[in-house]
Amino acid sequence: MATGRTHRPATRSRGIPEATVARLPLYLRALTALSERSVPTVSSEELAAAAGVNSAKLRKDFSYLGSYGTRGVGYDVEYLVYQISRELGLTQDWPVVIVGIGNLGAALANYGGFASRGFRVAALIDADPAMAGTPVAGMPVQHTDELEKIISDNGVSIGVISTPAGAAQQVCERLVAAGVTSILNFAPTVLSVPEGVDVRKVDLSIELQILAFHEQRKAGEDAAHEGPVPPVSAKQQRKGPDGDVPAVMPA
Amino acid sequence: MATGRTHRPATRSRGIPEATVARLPLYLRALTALSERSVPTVSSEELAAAAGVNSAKLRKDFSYLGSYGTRGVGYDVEYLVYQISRELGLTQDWPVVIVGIGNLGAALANYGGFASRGFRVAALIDADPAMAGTPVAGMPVQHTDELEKIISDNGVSIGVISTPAGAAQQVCERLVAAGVTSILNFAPTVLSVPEGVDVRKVDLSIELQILAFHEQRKAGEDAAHEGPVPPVSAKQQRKGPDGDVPAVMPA
DNA sequence: GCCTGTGAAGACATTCACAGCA
DNA sequence: TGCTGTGAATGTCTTCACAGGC
Repeated sequence: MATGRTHRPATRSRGIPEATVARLPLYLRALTALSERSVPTVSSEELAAAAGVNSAKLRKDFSYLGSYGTRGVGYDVEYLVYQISRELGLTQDWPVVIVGIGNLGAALANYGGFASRGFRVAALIDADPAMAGTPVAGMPVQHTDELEKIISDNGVSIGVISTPAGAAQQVCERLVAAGVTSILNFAPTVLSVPEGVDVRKVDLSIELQILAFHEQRKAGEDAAHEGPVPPVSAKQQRKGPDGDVPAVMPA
Repeated sequence: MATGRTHRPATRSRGIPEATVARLPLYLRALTALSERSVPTVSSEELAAAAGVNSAKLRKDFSYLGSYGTRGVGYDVEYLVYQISRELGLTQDWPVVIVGIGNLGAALANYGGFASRGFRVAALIDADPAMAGTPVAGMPVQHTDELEKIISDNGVSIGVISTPAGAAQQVCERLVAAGVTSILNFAPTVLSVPEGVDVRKVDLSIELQILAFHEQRKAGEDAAHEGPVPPVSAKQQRKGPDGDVPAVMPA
């Protein structure tokens, strides 16, 4: 995962549920692939399969955008690509700065998925003076001192933070002060931002931890051989010293 | 965001809601920081602030794990670190392989957050023979031919895919065939896996698109402008009851 | 008095199932 | 006939608010 909005009471962003917004990019990707293969129309069933969701959900999602399908036929691929792009705001160009050009920042700078979606990397910024001028992804790295100027000169409203955790909050504050109102944070720390600024986070290790949780559970399953059986075991009342019931068993 | 399980009908793996599981790593990170500062106990209010959630939610989350707090006092930091670690399966060692050692793979290999959480990078694998032997993060890159052997020799059950999209599904199949049952996918593609295999995905551009959606809304209540006109492609009339002029205008 | 633990209420999200239209 | 669009039902998550133990 990688998720996490900050503030913004809930949904309401104009009637489109947040969960739906989060899936639109997924649909868009699947549709773009179909478009490249010159597929003219697609049914909710097919598109849902390509996007990895179920078809009722997809239809409901699209219904929030309007009635863009044709009963008995399906959806026009090109038309839907356009509508979703517009809804997501991808028909305009979004200049983005990436702050913190380590391995991850370089990976982001090189990532093709940005440019193809309306995002333009306006600058790469790093605090290390030794990096200044070094080209990364065909673009010279600029020093943090230039941050404010870069943002205002380019009208940047979206910033990506890929610095070490310790530097993230400070970078965040400078970005916000300079006019950035949306931040994608890769640093493993919670950013605090003023009202009106959106933060989303991607934490590489959190995803692995969630997988580990499920993995652990799989490993323990042969013991009990499932079944609607003896459950509960309990209101968990393990309190006391760390003692008891170590992990493995469903308890 | 970046999220997304595959299959697993729904939810609740043992009584702990999926949404709660996804937050445990967050709490763990906050608690670890407190632990390093030798803070002995913490209230739900304080910990919630540090983790960026609200306190009722945090208490509810913890209540699924058991009764680990003390009324009138709060939670014992060390004890809670242990309990959450155990719940997540981090008290054991998880060997992990990373397939696809480009910028992103290298960033992952160098990422300190793994080792400190019970994940051990067992091998770095890449399809490019020219990379074989090259050290990345102090570890030689191995060729894809070795994939099956590496997995079985190391008892790897978690794989990370950071290859280009085109290679991901095939890599995924080889991982699964070799015994991997949890996959973290960074490639922008939907993986299909057999029942029993968990997939989580992180898509860098999806997060940006979600930010763009909200950003667009902030900037534009000026409604009618929008230069580009719908791409031809379809004469498709947007029909619909109220069906015209969907997006842009808030109703 | 203070802070946890938790029923109950409410908000949100997903899924079902079918009416309605091409 | 086939597939969309959508109310209604169901399921999940969050928040409230307060009982209960320290």
